[in-house]
Amino acid sequence: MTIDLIDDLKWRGLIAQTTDEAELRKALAKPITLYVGFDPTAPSIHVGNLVVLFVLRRFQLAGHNPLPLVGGATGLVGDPSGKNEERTLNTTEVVGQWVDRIKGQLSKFMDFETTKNPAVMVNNLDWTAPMSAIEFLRDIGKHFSVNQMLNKDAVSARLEKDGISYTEFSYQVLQSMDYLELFRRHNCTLQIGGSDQWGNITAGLDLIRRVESASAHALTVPLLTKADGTKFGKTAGGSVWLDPEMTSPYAFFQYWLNSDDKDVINFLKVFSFKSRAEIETLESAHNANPGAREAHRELARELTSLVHSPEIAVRVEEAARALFGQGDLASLDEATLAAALAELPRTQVEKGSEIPTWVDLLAATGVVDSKSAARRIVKEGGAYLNNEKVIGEDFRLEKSHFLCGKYAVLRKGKRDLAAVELL
RNA sequence: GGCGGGUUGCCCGAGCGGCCAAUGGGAGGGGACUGUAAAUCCCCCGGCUCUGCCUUCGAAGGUUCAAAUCCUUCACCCGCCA
Repeated sequence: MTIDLIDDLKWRGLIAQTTDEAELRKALAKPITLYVGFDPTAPSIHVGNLVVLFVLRRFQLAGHNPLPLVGGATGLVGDPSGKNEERTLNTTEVVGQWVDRIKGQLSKFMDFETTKNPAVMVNNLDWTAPMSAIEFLRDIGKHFSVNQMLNKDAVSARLEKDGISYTEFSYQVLQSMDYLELFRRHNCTLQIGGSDQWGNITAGLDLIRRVESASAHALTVPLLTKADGTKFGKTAGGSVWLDPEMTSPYAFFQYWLNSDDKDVINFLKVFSFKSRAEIETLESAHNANPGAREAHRELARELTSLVHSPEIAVRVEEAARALFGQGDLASLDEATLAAALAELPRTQVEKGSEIPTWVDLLAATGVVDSKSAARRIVKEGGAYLNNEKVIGEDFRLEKSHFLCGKYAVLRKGKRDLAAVELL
């Protein structure tokens, strides 16, 4: 351990709050066990979750024992933190499926094989489900003061708005129980989470202190912000997910590549496992010539490799280069073209049948929401066929427009691409 | 439980019988300029078989030649009083 972990995290801007920092540093001198929880609120985790997940990985790389936790129980209840209204409950079957999928995703980022400090996957349903209501109220509930619970930000914010159900009000107790349980089972002495989790985490610390007369630690990661004030990890279409079915690797790569200049170095610090020196080299390259976007490319490559695979990352980048390159599409060979288009939304046309009109094709690929939108975009001069602007609404493709006799590339605006395949 | 106010397009928010697919802002989209960036400027922003037609203004009924606008019932929210 040549680099101090806490110093590195600070440099990356990854520490919002900690319990006694001096104590924490002292504790980290030896390998400790720590956990981070992820609630199944969707079938996949998204890039926002990556921030704290990667912090967990950084701890493992530094020799500590990570416990990725999937909230099979807490996901059934709903965390009020950061939400200004009550959530609708998902069924146990649905949450159960999500738990499995999220476990799979979390696994990709942890090392379970190493003999030194392997990660251990845990699910809070394992200790929460068997507990009876009486046990819960007597053994756990007795240690909580409602007065204090009401004072937590997540709860008081909701009391001032539309109120909060008993279900969500109880969330902090469940999460505290997790920390206590992991302390007992694994001697887990550090919990990490987003800064909105501070209240829940400290509630756990209090519980451990009361029940076990022991002290443990907390570390929270700041909410990631973007220079333009919009939410990180969201696009017009919704969140950027890790699941390739929900966000294609191509779109995933593009999300990072299109980062604001003002954000890109920050993103590297947060998401990249490159060293400080490497990131600083990229930073000076970026400042010297931002148009080259070397930092953006490295960011997109590294994350796509990590989340999908190095092979996919290469493929997706090549696709982007082919489709955005000024080189004309007609000169591409069929294999390159097919590979590039594989990443895009597409529609198919039977060889014998009549080729639909330009407007119909645009709508069919889904680059626009409706035919009206397609007409609008054509009228505004934002529709392109094989990188050439097309004006008439009634325009029809002909056989000769299909590159290699098979593919046509549709584009809306600068970067929204789709393919038409002739079958 | 009583009285009063509200529920409008992705979000906020005008409209209060015909001139309303519905003012304005934000978000979003296209163009220009660039670097598949930001900022800026211009334009667009319910759908369709598109000089017209269809579906929208919490839900369901009703009045009227005509309703987002009036009436009735229901649901939810917000105040004040119990």
